[in-house]
Amino acid sequence: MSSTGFSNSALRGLHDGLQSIVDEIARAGDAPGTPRVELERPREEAHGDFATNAALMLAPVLRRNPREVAQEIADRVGALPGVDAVDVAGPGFINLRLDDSWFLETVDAALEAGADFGRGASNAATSEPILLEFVSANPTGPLVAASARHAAYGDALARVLRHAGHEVRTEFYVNDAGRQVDLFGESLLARATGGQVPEGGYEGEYVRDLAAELGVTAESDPVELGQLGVAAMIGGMREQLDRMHVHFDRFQSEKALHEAGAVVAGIEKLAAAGQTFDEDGATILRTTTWGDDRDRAVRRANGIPTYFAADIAYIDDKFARTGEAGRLIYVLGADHHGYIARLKGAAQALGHDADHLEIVIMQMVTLTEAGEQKKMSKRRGDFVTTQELLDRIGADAVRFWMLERSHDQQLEIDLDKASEQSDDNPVFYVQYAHARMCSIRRKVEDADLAGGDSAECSEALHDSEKRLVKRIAEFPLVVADAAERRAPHRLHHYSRDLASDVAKFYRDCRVMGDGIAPELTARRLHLVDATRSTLALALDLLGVGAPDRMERRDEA
RNA sequence: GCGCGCGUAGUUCAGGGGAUAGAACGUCGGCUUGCGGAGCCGAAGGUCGGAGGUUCGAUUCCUCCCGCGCGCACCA
Repeated sequence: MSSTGFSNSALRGLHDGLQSIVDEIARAGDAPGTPRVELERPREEAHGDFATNAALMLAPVLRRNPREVAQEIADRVGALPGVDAVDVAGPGFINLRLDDSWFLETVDAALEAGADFGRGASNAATSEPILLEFVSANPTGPLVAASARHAAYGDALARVLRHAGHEVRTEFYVNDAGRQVDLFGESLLARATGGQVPEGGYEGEYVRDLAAELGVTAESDPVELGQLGVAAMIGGMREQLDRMHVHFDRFQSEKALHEAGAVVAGIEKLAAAGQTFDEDGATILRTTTWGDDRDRAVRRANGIPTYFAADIAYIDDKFARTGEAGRLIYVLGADHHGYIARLKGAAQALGHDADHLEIVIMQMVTLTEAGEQKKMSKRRGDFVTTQELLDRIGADAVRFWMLERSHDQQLEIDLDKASEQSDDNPVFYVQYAHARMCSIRRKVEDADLAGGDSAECSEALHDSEKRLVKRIAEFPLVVADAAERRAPHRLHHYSRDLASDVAKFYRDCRVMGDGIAPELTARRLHLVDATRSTLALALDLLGVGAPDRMERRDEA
């Protein structure tokens, strides 16, 4: 039995208890197997604190009526610790109502776990060494706004995967080799000397600015300029990534792979393994063997390795560093989906397990301004940069915004709204909830009211307290889910839901002051602390700050 | 043409084999004694692109169609 992601959570005990009951009933009924049951929050709060589909899953394997099976499970679930009431509803749902002790224990558990709450929540008992590559933007221009999405996503995914128990290293692949670099150098020269930008070259305004900065003259060597230009662009990218608090463990230079002989070695390795053939003097890799549409050139007829050959060398290098048990994750743009088959093919041709090479395709970011969609062309120099986005709305808002949607969904950003409404960005709502929790603790301490004994508190929990606790209890599940599905946006939504629960708690439950007994203050302060800690964790996994206090918003 | 992704509220999108499909923004109507109102409560708004199929049950899985986006180099 693999219990999914309940670590550090009082939900785990409940789930384990439920699962053993189901297992026993399955065994007693000579069922061919036992289903893995789920515990979830019912849509309707009136249905209970948690619900399970156990009977709906178990009934088919027992070939019995779901309601009847539900009743049998329900009769036994009632005896589990923490369960206050059980009832069967609808087609066979089992709704659970938990007692106050369960809620209080859940708060304590979250508080005790602190920054480790939900850690190791992945159900993959085997923690994998993961090498996560993202952004890898072409260094022939500044970081465009779309790359900010890759940066926010990749970095958040790394954080989530680490929290879920994996060992993650992040990499940025620098395409600092090949014709595009020479073209960049030639473009710099042309822009500086009033010449014609070459076919396929770079025309953006930034090219002119950079040429001036580099002091380009008619005598400059375009090849050298290309290298200098790339170095400058990488420097600028790192600056912006830094502002976003995105740091890579490694920047892997493509040029370095060539210079180390790894690219040629890779081609020879494939040739020796009989994976290539010759065509008009070029060397072609049989990627179709592994499901690719067509075979791919790795060395041109003129003897120069292709870009793909460097990719291959890089794959081999990555596996050498992670070991064969490692997992390579690539975050690529939607315009790269054609790479999936060839990269996996290359991995297999090299003798690696293609299942350990995983590609996440990030859909496009579309930017609109004044009701018009912005064109995003790096070659023409027509684009919005990450720098501009950061200047307009700041790192926290950019990251939170970019992580609102699933990676397989296109993301639309209205630049006018993004700047005008930066104050209304949902990130502030969440940060405010965190700051408010901090503020309450400060107030209680200032008033010297923190000395009560919560164990002495006999007041029943308010629904708004329970709601908050249930949300906290779900956190480990959300982390596990986000990690397994490579979906950090789930934490974005979680943080907003938690903040919303905070607002309701704040409305309904006073922590201190008139008529609030010291024991109740203590009990609620526990919850405030656990909430603050969980909120801070969720924000941290998104790479967003959790301030102790917010700047007071000015009256308009 | 082939391939990949996506069609869910006015808009931008969550969700996902099961109980009345959710949020934000926008619209409309309410809420001042108090720990910070960047808030709270309510209303209107949906044949989950269309047609079949699998299933006790499909918005979710499968097939086809339509629409949108993106790819199909001995470029990088």
